[in-house]
Amino acid sequence: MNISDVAKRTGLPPKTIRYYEDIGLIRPARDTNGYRRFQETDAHKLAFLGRARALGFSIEDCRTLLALYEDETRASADVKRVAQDHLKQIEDKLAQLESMRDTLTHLVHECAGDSRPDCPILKDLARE
Amino acid sequence: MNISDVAKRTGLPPKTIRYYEDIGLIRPARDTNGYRRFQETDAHKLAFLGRARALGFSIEDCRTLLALYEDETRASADVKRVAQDHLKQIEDKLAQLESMRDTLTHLVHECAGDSRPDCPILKDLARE
DNA sequence: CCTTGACCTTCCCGTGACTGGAACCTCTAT
DNA sequence: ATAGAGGTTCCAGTCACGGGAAGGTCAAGG
Repeated sequence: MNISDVAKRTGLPPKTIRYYEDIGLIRPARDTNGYRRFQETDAHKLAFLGRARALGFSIEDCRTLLALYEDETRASADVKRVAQDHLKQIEDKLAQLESMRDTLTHLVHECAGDSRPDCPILKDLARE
Repeated sequence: MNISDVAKRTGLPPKTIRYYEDIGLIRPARDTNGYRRFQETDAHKLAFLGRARALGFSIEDCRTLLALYEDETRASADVKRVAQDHLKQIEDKLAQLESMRDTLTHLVHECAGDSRPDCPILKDLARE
C-alpha cells in the first residue's frame, strides 16, 4: 500500500502519517523508488493511533499505549493509569469550559444586541 | 508603574504583558531609561484582556473586544456576536470532550487494572 | 566609590500536533 | 514525449505564550 491508500483506510491525512513516522510512531518499509510501502501491521497501528487521538490522548500517551499494546507481558494496570490520568485532564478541562460557558451564556443573555453602545458584556470585562 | 507592578495588579506575567505590547494590544509609554511606564489606562486594558482571556476569547477576539470597548459609537450587537460565536465554539468543544469522557469512563470502568495483560481499553483501540 | 542584587531590556528558541507550500522525483496512460 | 497524479524532503507557520541568555539600570549598603 502507498501512503494515500493507507490514508483512505485509516482516515488520517498523508501529512499526519509522515509526521507519525518522523516522530517514530511507525516505521513503514520503503520501495526501491523511495515510496513508503505500508503493511497491514502499519495500517493497524495507524488506525490504533487515530482512535487514541480521537479520544484525546496526547502523542506521548499514544506512544505509551502502542508500546503497551505490543507488549504481551503488560499489566492492564499500566494501561488503566494512562487512561485515568487522561480522563482526569479531560474532566478538569470540562469544568473549566463549563464555567466559561455559564458566564458567557449569562452575559450573552443580558446583552440587548442592538445598535446601542450600552453592553453588559463589556461592562463585565471592564469591571465597571 | 513598572512592568512588575502592573503584573502584580493584573495577575498577568511580565512576559505576557510584553507579548501583548509586541502584538499591539497595548502601547505603554517609555521612560528615558527604556523601561515601560504603565499608566492607569494601560493597567485597565490589561485587566480587561486578562478577563477576556480567562473567558477563553482568542487574542484576535480580545483585540476586537478592546476596540469595541473603546469605541463609544459601537453597537452592542457587534459585541454580542463575538461572544455568541465564542460561546458556540465552547459548546462544540464541550460536546466533544463529553463524548471522550463518556467513552473513557466506560473503558476505565471495564479495565481490571491488575497485573494481567488482558485489557478492554487496548482492545477497543485496536478494534479487535 | 564600589558592589550586590533586584529589576529591566531585547532576542531567540521551544512548545503540540500538525498543515501548507515549494521544489523535485516517479509512475501510468496517452 | 508529455501530462497528470501520485510520491518525496524540507521549511515555515499556527497559538499564546514561557525559558533562558546577554546585557543595561537602579537603590541600598559598606
